[in-house]
Amino acid sequence: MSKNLITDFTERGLVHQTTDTNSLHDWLATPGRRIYAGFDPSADSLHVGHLVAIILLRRVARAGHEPIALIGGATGMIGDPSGRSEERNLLSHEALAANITSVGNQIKSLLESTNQKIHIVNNADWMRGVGYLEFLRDVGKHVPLSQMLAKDSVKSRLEREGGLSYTEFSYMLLQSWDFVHLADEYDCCVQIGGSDQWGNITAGIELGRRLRGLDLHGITCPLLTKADGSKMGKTASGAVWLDPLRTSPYRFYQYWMNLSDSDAQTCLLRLTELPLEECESLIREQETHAAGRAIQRRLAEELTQLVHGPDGLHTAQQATAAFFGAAIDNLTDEALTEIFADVPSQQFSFETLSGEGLLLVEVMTATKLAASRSAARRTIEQGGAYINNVRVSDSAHRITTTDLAGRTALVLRSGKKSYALARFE
RNA sequence: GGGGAGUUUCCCGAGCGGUCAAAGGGGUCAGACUGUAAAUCUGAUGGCAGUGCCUUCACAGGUUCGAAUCCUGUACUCCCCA
Repeated sequence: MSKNLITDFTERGLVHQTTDTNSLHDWLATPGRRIYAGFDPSADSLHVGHLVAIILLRRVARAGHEPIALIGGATGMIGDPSGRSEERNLLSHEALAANITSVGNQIKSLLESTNQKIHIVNNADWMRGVGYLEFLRDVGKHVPLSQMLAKDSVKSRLEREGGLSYTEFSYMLLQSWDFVHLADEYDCCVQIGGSDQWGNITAGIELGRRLRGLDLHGITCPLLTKADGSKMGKTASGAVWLDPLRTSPYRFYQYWMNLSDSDAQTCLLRLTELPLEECESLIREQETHAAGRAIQRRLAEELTQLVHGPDGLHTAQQATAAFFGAAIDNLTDEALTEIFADVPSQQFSFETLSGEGLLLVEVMTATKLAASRSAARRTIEQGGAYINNVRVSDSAHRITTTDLAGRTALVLRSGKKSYALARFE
């Protein structure tokens, strides 16, 4: 990992804009440099969208530098207007405190495995004691309004109906001050972030120059988007989270498995730590041997391993093997429960199976596989319903004990990819 | 303050007294073809105990055998003139 960081980022398509490259190169030539990226504690978990920043910091570490992850405990009180079309709702102090803790833990575990020195800081720690008047005199005085107004994030919001509040407008000052503070305390001269952060980063650089005569730098990476223009990490049912309680390892794994070829290629380069040569050979393999889905599989493995560890990867792979395999038959309840741990499950009483049995439509709605009985009937009639991976085409089908895969459970499927486990006890 | 236009099912958008659960498109879901891809094609898309019943066309009333469609009032949105 002696390769220069900038070269490394560039090769992987991780660079969108940078400040003067020559001085960046020079500064980074010395190992052990400190580089920071910020994270907003706006939810209690990071999601796929944050992954790029995490990966950037990991690459920083692997290049022999020290990453600083800044958690915006102070800035989170305000809300960053960048890339936002509307004013944010303020979080309660309690919610914010909880988010800071859980996001901090996630970042820690994601960066720790680099075995490098890492720093996790919270800007509330240095902002808390700063008074308003003091801040206006020390910081605000040095920021020209014309520059603030010229930022895209501000301009676009001013042109909109809702405008933006003074509070969000001031956000930039706080982030600028963070950068200067980290330069003071940690000799951190580079800030990295998504391309939407360019305005905030350059504001910090400017402040450092005016206030201290510092030569600060910034690198932004392109925002991850899919070929169709939509945001990476968004599904119809919401964001793909890193917290296993919000998005199970299986779903997480499947998200990457389902990417289109071109999206998967970009992600392979930008989000994994596989050597460039290996990425290229995977891409070549995909071209000649598309059915293997080599890129998607490798991408899913790498990222699930990173985020959920070996155990999470194992269950995700097990579930995948069961789901996309043949009919499910003669499995013990223990095996079923373990494999389908990730999948929504629903309990029914065993008695419902006796006699006529229980309507399949009923079970499909109860497990949320279908939105209503009508929808369930439709799915069945169109050939999209499966019990234990065997298609059922009779919408009046009743489930009885003969349908069970194990002693007390069976697996329902709707369409290609949605599963649910029904247990009868 | 005055004048005009509008508010339809997830979204856009037709409808102008019965044949309207409401055209068309988008989205979504399912099927075919594939590679758990893309593109394409097909079907479905308010609910339910499914040739029927119930709830929906901003809200509240009214006219009518019958209203998303007509009238009155209320709320919100947009445009024009002051």
